[in-house]
Amino acid sequence: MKKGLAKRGWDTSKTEVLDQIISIDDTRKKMQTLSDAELAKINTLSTQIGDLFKSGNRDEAENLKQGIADIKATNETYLSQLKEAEAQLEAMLLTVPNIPHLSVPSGNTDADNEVYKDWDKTLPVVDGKPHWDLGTQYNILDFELGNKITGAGFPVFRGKGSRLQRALINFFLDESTRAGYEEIVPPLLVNESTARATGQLPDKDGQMYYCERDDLYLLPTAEVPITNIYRGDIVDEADLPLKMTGYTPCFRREAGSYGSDVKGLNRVHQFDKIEIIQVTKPEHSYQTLEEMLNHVEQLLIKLELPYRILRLCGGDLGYTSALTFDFEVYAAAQQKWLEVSSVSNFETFQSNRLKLRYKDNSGKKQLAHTLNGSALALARIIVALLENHQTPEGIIIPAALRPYTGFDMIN
RNA sequence: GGAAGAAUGGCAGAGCUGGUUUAAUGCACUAGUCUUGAAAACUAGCGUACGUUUACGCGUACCGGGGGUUCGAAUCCCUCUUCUUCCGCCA
Repeated sequence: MKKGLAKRGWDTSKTEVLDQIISIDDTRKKMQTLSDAELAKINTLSTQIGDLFKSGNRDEAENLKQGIADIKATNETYLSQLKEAEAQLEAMLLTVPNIPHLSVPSGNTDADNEVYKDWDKTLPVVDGKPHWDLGTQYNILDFELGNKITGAGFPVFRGKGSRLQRALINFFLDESTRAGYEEIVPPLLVNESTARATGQLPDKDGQMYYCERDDLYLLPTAEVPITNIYRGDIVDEADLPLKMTGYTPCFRREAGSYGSDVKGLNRVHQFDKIEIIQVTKPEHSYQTLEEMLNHVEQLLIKLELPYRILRLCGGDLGYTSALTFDFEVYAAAQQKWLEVSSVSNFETFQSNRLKLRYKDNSGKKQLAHTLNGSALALARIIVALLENHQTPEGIIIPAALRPYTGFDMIN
């Protein structure tokens, strides 16, 4: 564990917490045993008192009652220590991120990410406009209007831009369904338990929009409600893998972002995303990860966009993930790579919080593995479609998308 | 938003005037007997978590969540959540 966490930049001063956790857990166990023994005494005595009352032996019953007060007092001290240990344990465990997979490279920033699969053709050279200019030119995208209605980072799509968005949603959902995923329409607001189970809380507390009056969070990703469908469940081994997909808007505060990263559609507070989610047996999860990578890759090929796949280094890896591959798409006018998908294996990190288990053939209960990936995130796909497929006559829609848009060019 | 009622094991459903309930019973499920095979019948088993034990097992907690009263709570009290019915509002 310590070696794995070192990839996230955890030095010995931080991994010390693991030893503390083990020691506090020992205390917890001890207090549990002691408290159980006291409670057992009370149970035995209570039964005796009941019998004595029935046989009319009131005095002796009153005698026994005296002793119970002492037992209770003793139990109280055990119980308070038990509760304290449990509280400390929970607080400490929440500070420990997932242990990176063996293949995760060391490193602190995105510069240390490994290019897992590079774009093997030459990158397109476009002597054209960035998407924010194209959006205005064809009247499909309006940032000013979004500022007026809501604020920065909430763009308005209109006309063919709006239609393109709807086309992409339907295209991605159809592709997921064809690959065997069950389509889900989840709630867009979730409660605290749900956000905690998939690991957004406490890690991403400041990044989610929060409705104080009702104590609910706006989704940062469909992963949250959809993975939580099976929270607390024990599923049959025969039902695995569970495959689900869903389209939702995603809301992210993106506190602390600035500069060219947030220009145009590059980083917005509300965007649409189609997510694919799987629950698998532990021994199959890395094979499943490959399968999901392949699914996402096929989408980008069908959209005729230049892409590359990165294996995230320890420092860039999400808090909850054991292994993550990012897909980046090339925005030709900005000459920038933009992340459009993140495909991760969480192993048991989420299922442990979810209490999502399966019963194997011998009847034993085991934690399942959970995985998810974007297939795909819309806003940046639109960036790439506009910038890469622009011509002097207009923006060409890829063939795979035309049945969904109903037009083959934006002009 | 207002009023009344309800929440029990995979499902149905007793218990709810506090102490042989270690939660009855039925269905479903699993194994066995019987049968050429199946069905039926019969027999047995059948929840979760934590702790403990080499192991068989044992202890504790859990009857929507949390708290309280009591020697003892599924049962009494408080509170929250959800559901049902009625009223109000409304796509």
